[in-house]
Amino acid sequence: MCRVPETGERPYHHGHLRAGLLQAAERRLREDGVDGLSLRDLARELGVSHAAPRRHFPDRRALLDALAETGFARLDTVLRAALADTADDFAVRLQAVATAYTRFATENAALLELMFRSKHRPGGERVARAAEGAFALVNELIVQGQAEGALQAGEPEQAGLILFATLQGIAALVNGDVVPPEMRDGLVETATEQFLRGARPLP
Amino acid sequence: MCRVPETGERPYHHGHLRAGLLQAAERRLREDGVDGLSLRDLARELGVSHAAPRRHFPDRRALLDALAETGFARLDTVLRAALADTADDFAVRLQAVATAYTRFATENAALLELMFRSKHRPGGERVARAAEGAFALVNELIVQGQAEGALQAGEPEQAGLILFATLQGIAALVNGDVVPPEMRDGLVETATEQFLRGARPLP
DNA sequence: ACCTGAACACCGTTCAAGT
DNA sequence: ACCTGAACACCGTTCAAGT
Repeated sequence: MCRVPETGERPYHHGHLRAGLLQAAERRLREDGVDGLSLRDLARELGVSHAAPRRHFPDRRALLDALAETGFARLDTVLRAALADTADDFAVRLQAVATAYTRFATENAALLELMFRSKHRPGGERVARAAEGAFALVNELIVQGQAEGALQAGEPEQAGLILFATLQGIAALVNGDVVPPEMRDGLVETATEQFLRGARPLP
Repeated sequence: MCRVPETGERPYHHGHLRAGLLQAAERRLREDGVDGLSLRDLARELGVSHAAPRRHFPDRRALLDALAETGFARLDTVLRAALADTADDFAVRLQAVATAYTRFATENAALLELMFRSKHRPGGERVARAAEGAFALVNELIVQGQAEGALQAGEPEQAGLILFATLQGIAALVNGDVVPPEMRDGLVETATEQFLRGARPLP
């Protein structure tokens, strides 16, 4: 039951400051990158004193960690949604997840960087836990592929990691302008096909 | 014929300021990342006023660009050295370059990030040109592979890009602590083998 | 419980002036 | 040609005080 303030009104208690900070921060992250994200600037934008954010985020890192955490949650949602739309065939499912991941990684470049950077920082346990969900999903998929005989049996980790690395790398090349964005989906498709050819059981 | 100042002496003209800045900056970059690199701090370390660096680098970006440029030059040297030590066999040469690149990328994580970030910035033409050398080397190698019949004929770009992406991704996973460093060389080896199996001509 | 305002120690950048 | 010193507009962080 939070009262939304009228336009122009500026109550002493903001009421939505935490949520407002996260929302504004995410936009800034997308528009100007991590370096362009300043706490004082966000506070100004929300019409609040520069010290106010401290109640909700003890320091700048805490805000960035919170962004990373919600980033992983959103990634998880995106990947599961992509899987929900496909048939049972392993190759099709793999393509769907691979494409969805790489899209997310290129459409949220700064956020993705933040996600992987925050994951293994001291105090980044919450972010790490949020990351596990997305990783688990990929591993499940690899196990399914092995069960269907589309992949060599064995620990799924190495195979899964290499595929993951390739997608991450394609995203990095697109984000670094080494490769034009239009090539993204095509590269992912070829990479996935080559992965399937390379990782299938020997005849 | 630059006179090296005695210890404790602090002449008005530093004499090696540009080189000193680059050297100190590279160490800082390695130890504290890009965010830990401050011009004022470097100036202090070199015993010079905070405005002195401006003579050699108009702003912070210019210093970072210079670092990126020398980074590409060093990468090029590393890769050519790795090739010079191998036999003629394509698979062996590919392994050598792949391993050398990924090592460089993990041992110079912050520098590599800078290299790819600076490459496509307005004014980053010099950096981009420095990058071409390293890319050309990989492409030459792919062309050799096609000539030897180890790879499918066709434009080398797509095949080369996917391999490059995989290596970049493996480095990113190691740098992001998703994968322990000890797994690096093993992953690169497996990835290269799978790439060769996946990209060789169909029987 | 939540926010303000002043204060502190840092930045990068600019520019007249020094050697 | 190269460097200094003061100045400006920004940071993040801290803390007593306000509502």
